[in-house]
Amino acid sequence: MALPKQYEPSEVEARWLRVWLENGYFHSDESTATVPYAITLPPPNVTGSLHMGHALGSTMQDILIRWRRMQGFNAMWMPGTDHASIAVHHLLERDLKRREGKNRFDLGREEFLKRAWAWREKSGSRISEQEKLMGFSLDWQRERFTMDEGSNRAVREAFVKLHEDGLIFRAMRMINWDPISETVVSDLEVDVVDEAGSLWELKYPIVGGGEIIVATTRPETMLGDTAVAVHPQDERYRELVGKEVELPLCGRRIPIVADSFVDPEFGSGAVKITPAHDPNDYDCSQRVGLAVLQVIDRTGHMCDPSPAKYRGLPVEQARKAVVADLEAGGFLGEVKPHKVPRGRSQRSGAVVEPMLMEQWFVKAAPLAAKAIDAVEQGKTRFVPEDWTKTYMHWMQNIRDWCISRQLWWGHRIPAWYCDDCGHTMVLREDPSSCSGCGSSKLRQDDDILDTWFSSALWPFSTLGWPDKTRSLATYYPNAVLATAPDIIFFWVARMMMMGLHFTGKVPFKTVYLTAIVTDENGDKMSKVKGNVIDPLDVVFGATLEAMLARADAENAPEVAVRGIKKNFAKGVPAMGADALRFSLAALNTSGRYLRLSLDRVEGYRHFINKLWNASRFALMNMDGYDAERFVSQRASRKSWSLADRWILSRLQRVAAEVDTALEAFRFSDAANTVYQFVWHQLCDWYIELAKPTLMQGELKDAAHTARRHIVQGVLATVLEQVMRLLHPFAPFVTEEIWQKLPKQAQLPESLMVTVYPRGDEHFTDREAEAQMEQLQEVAVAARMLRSTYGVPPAQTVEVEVRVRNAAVRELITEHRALIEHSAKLRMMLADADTLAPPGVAKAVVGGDIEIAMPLGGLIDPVAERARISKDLAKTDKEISAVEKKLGNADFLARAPKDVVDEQHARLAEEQARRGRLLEALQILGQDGS
RNA sequence: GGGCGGGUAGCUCAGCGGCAGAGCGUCGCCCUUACAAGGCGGGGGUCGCAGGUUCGAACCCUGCUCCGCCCA
Repeated sequence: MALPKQYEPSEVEARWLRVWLENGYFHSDESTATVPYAITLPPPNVTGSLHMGHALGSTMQDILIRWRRMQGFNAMWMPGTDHASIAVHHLLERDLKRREGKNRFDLGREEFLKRAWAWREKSGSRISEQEKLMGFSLDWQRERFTMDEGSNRAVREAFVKLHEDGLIFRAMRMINWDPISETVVSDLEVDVVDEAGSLWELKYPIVGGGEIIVATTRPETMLGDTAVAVHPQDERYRELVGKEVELPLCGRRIPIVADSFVDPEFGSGAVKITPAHDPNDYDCSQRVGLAVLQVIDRTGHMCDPSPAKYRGLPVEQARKAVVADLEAGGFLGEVKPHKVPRGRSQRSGAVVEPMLMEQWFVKAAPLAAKAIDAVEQGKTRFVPEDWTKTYMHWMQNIRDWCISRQLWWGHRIPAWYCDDCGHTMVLREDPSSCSGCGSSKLRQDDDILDTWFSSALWPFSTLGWPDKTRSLATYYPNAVLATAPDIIFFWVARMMMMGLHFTGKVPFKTVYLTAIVTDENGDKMSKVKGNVIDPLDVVFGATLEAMLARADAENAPEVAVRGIKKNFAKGVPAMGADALRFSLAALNTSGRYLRLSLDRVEGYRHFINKLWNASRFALMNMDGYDAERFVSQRASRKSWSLADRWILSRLQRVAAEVDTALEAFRFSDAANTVYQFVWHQLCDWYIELAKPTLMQGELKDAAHTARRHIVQGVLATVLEQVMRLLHPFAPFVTEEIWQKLPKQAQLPESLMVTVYPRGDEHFTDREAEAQMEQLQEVAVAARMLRSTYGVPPAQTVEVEVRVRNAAVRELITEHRALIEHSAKLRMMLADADTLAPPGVAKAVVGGDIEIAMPLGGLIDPVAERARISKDLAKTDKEISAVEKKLGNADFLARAPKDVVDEQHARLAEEQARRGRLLEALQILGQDGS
């Protein structure tokens, strides 16, 4: 049962993953009688690969799921992917262009879809495979896709029902047009950033003489101008309202109108109105009654009503041409640099063109009202709760959601138009004739739905909705949805709206929002910056060469390559899935960002190795141990040492703290609590103290044999429980170790399905903890003296220990071996009244205990005096602070009694300590130095 | 313009009324047979600034300041 000296994650991880999958441990059955606990994984994009944000969110979900499963819940974690229309279009169209020089329209809808499905069959499972490698215990038998049969049916039903309810409608509105993808995108998919641009002044000649100056950041749109607007109260222009201007380059006349949306302070106070290409201008045109002229087409080129000269030019070129021509004609005024807010499509990066088009919309306000209510009533809560405000603010200011897309890969809108009578039908089943006129000349709407429409249904569509399935009854509402805060609007808000509308219930009871993972400098990871840490590189390791080769295959820009060379000069060392998972948990505090650095992950890899070696040590010393016998006698704690009682008691406290932390989603507290315990209590103290008993070659006598058996049992018990506690965080290494630990026969075959510890009051022992702490302080003080005076670690040194308090003296006497072992001492308990001779180094522990280490010539009296004086100064400071408190009548009168008592006790201790330190100084004085 | 969050050790962050903490880094000593991916020990702080509340403030309140994010 011995373990290798160093932990090798890759072999262990692959082996246990196989076993878990083969045994179906990840599967949850709705017929199980235990209480359900369900989480739906926010479906990653099918074109994507696992990035650090996924790794973080999913690790937290897996911790919850594994923890609840071990607590006996019927834990179900639903996997799947979404179809990502725009991303798939990009991927395929890029490839199509490179290989065949064609675009999607050359290929045709049917052939394009055929290729999309072929792509998804071949490559669409990549991210799921990566999730497995991380050890995520998703219920793979339930894996779903947003374009599978069930999801298609749910989408169809939802669309038709919302249409019947009057919550989906088709209308002509100003929308965001992505000219690269050639589709509309929703408001949420546009990032508005201020970019450096210019403000051009254009001079429009007034019919009948004079000119009016308008300012614009987009001169090319003047080709579509249908008016000039001024503020009605603006004295400068009052007389011009009602007149017309001669629109340069176009040979058209357009009116000067008054509308109060114009800001008289901005520019000249007069603005050109281009209703077809600006939302404000469109609104104005509706109020005032102006023509709408579309001069930019779906591909971002100037089109028909604009003069022939500019037709077919892309917007940027048209701008240059228009400006040049205006200047030549004397129509150009001042040109100033100006920050221009510019909307860019999140997917394609294209500058989004506002366009007036007929599209399908979800009427969001009535849905939002229910979603607001549910949160106000506490049916769903946010953790951390700050995010409630963000959610509420968005919901309260919600705008209609544009859901149609001019793409092919997705759910086609179930609307049919009759060519004969113009009737529109929205139906669950495909129609064969028009319900208005009976004609069979029907045309289905060409557009598909926003991918997020199907995602919004995901928490219940994956459970069989619209059917009333047993799965739905069992797992809905989900317990938790965990995701990053930048997804609140895309997923959380829309899932809430749809869930409430269609099921009458919230989709999940808690929304847990993780931090956003950044690099160690706090910069968001981005492929362009070349600072992306790929989670699987961290798991398996990657050379710089491999990373650069991958960047090359993805056609990464030069900046990215430079970034990779700079950030990963030595590549990424292999850490193993457990170390990465544990790091993410330990670093995931309630802050908004998680700065991930490979150094930190390396630190936690060391922890995994520490755990491994502690277990290795235990297993090397388990000969003769009988788990059944130990466990049957365990509860009595008969003949247990102080250390035995202490470590078991500490373990219970740790288990209770982990339980509390996980209940509150405080993952870092949970991880760090166990880390502290394993490293600084179990390894630093218990195992060190166990060595004399465990490792003496031959058993001396029956008493030693019995003692050794208890130590073996305690160590095995603690490790076994630690493996359970850590299993949700680091599933692989804990399973590997757990399998090898000696334990009772009737335990389950896998750690995954054991019972999670909660802390057992029977084994808590406050007295043992307090006593142990006191002994540790003595040992640490002695070590400090050794270290200060450079006593070689191998040398046993004699010390005198004087204790004034009889109970403490007794404790130390009884456990002298413990102190002697841990600080390598030979200890003499001196009479309390004898003053230690000169030439000793001294330390005072608490108020009662003095340690004197006779070091003869080694002592430097000056340094020793300085050290003790410093200690004394600190003590004096404490005393005066406490005296000040206790001298305050208000404090005595108003502070709670236990706080006052505590201060009294503290004062007594500090004063006693002061006495010891003064004595020490006095004795130093006798050295004559 | 509106909103949200943050400023605590060199770095990253906990703590959110009662003795300022952790990890990493740093310094010194040690290859002690579980682990040098280790052990032992040390140093390191005007808790952003200014007021206020309180017996008591890193923590609560107000203002200021700097940084970040979201929405328009």
